[in-house]
Amino acid sequence: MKWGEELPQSFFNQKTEALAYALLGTVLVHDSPNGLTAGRIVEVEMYRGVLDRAAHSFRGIPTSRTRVMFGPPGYAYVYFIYGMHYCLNVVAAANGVGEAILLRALEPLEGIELMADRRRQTLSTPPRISEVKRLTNGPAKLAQAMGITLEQYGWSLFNSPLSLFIGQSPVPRSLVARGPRINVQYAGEAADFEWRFWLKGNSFVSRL
DNA sequence: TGATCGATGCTCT
DNA sequence: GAGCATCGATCAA
Repeated sequence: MKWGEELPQSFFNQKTEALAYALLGTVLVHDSPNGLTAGRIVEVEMYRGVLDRAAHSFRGIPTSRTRVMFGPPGYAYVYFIYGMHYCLNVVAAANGVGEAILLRALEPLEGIELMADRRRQTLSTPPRISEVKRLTNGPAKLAQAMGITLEQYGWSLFNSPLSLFIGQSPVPRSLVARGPRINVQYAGEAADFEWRFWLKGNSFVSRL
């Protein structure tokens, strides 16, 4: 497959921070009935359990929304937010723990017209770089562009229409920047945790 | 180019 | 009933 090798289930079985680093540079693919879209992951945030006030799993008890987050790693945790947006997470950590990695930005690789269609944007011919960036430079934008809704809740990210591929050799940590997460000011000391990771200098990230 | 604000409905208290 | 892991329009400069 042109995106590289599909990630095996065992890939997701590593510590959450290591998985956050490892996901950068991989390719998210959604082979949907409307067509295929793919993008390279360039920005993520990790959310952890009872020590992380910003995490949906903070209370330590699964709810109907967070059930998948507490399950085994390698599955899609999708949630609905602000009454109109969806966000996609990769479940991390062992069964019962409740950790996940939010995908915050992609670099579009294939299906750009379909992405624009889903985003209700019009592209110039040829598309301008600014138009391509705004398709996927935010968690809700990339979910919309990739056709992710609650329908994909709990889907596996291996052996699935929604899948992850190793798009290149792993990105060295020296090429990854980290800093505090976005929009979690309410989370007390957890607001300062440097749990957002992005590819240094990559212009497809949601914010500098 | 950046700051501000409204939309909109689910989730959990 | 309050708040939210956001986005896009609008307004100022």
